Amino acid sequence: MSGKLLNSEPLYVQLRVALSRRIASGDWKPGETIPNELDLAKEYGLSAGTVRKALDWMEEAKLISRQQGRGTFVTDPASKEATRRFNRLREASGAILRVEAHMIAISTSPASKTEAARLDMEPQQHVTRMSKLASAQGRPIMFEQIAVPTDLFPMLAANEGAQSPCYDLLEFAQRSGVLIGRGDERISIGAAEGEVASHLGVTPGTPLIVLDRTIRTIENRPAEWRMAWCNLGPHHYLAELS
Amino acid sequence: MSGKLLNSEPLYVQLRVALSRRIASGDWKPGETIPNELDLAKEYGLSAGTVRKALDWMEEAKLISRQQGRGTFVTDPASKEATRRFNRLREASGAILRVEAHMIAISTSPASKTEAARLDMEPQQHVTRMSKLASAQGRPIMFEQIAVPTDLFPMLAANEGAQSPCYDLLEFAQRSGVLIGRGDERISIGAAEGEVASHLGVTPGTPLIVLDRTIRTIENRPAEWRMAWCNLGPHHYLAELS
DNA sequence: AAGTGGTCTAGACCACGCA
DNA sequence: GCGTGGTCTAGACCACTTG
Repeated sequence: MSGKLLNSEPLYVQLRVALSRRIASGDWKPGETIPNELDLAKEYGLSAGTVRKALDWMEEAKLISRQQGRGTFVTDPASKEATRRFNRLREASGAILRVEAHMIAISTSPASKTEAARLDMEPQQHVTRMSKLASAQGRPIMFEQIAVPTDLFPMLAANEGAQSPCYDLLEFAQRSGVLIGRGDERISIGAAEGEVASHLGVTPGTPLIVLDRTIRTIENRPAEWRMAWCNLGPHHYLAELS
Repeated sequence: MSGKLLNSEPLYVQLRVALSRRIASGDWKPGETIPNELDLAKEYGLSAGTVRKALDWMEEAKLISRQQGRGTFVTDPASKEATRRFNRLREASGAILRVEAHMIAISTSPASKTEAARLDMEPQQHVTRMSKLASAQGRPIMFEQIAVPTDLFPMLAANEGAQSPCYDLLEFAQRSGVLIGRGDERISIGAAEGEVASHLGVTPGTPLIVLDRTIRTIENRPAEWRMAWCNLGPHHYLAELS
């Protein structure tokens, strides 16, 4: 009984923002149902159709999933589906490539010029950096360098010393009340050098696929910048076109 | 005054199929407007809301574009936007990489095993094959081998001998009444060899990005299979994640 | 049988483009 | 000022899941 929808945006936009915040804040927990469409309509003083349109968008943004006859559920970032959301690596058969990742290093300090540019931050603001190595069937596949704005994920910096489990964007985003939206990835070829070559166990000069990825929040703020060097072997990267 | 919508699919699905056919058949030409929402509703005996939902999908599928106050337009496959739809190559700056392509060869014969598998055809059916070379700023960038089901694009095979302008999927699809939907692209690394190396002007063994792409019709039938070998230089491939 | 999301209707009014 | 698409409403009925 408390929805305030006042400004000039369409009501369904205001509503989806309001509902998204309630998910981000933990008001509705992952895996739980949210109130049904009629109850939401009553609560916010809207018609069912308007609520429906807001939920359509949230479903498209993967914040919720709806099942006829059962209800509307908050997407669980720890679920298998969600984990695969940004994993575009595939086996030759087309099957999703399951990788095991482990953390190599983590640190926090002011953003470099490049990091500030990629993460749309002021240079004096802090970023938390991580290195990870991902393996498939015991073979190192991908070396990753990740940078995130520290203010978005305070838990990460706080955990720095601890026996942190491997960083996963979607998991930390959920725990920090950050809602993840879309991203893009620049793909090119590079040669293995130094640290990258040694972690991947290849001779310097070996050609690698280089991934340069930025993922944004649903408000379109950059939430993660990652550079990854991949020695895919028989595997490949799958891009979808529409 | 003639819409027949009878079967058990939702009306908005039947309607979008019906309207899509009218576009494919040339009933409404690219760049032209289609009747307004109220007129379509009357013609098919539906409510405006149902028509709207069908048009939403068609807009999402890039068959039409809507402009408030002006009308609803059939997407022109020859337009700049459409041409860029499946072009994921970008300059270092992020700008779309404009390439000039020219045809190297074209022929038609029964599908190979691989082609039949990729294009979901029977092996005895015919495919039309083309080779293209794409250049940017005069430098060869990408060598392409394309295969399409001949029955989908009869004009292509008919034009074989002629001074054919460079093949463009979207253009031929329009002329053949085929509506293009989505696609996917497998990305990996390969080494330049033989014909590929010579066309690209690189020494054999040079690492290249290999693109293996299938594009489907809106009915999800494969319409084009392409293998492309890219010597991108400072450029890159841009994938979008959602 | 009760409760959920999914479809469909018939209207009203608003925002925009154009003559 | 008129015609277009965009938003919003209030209600009906259907399809599916669960107890």
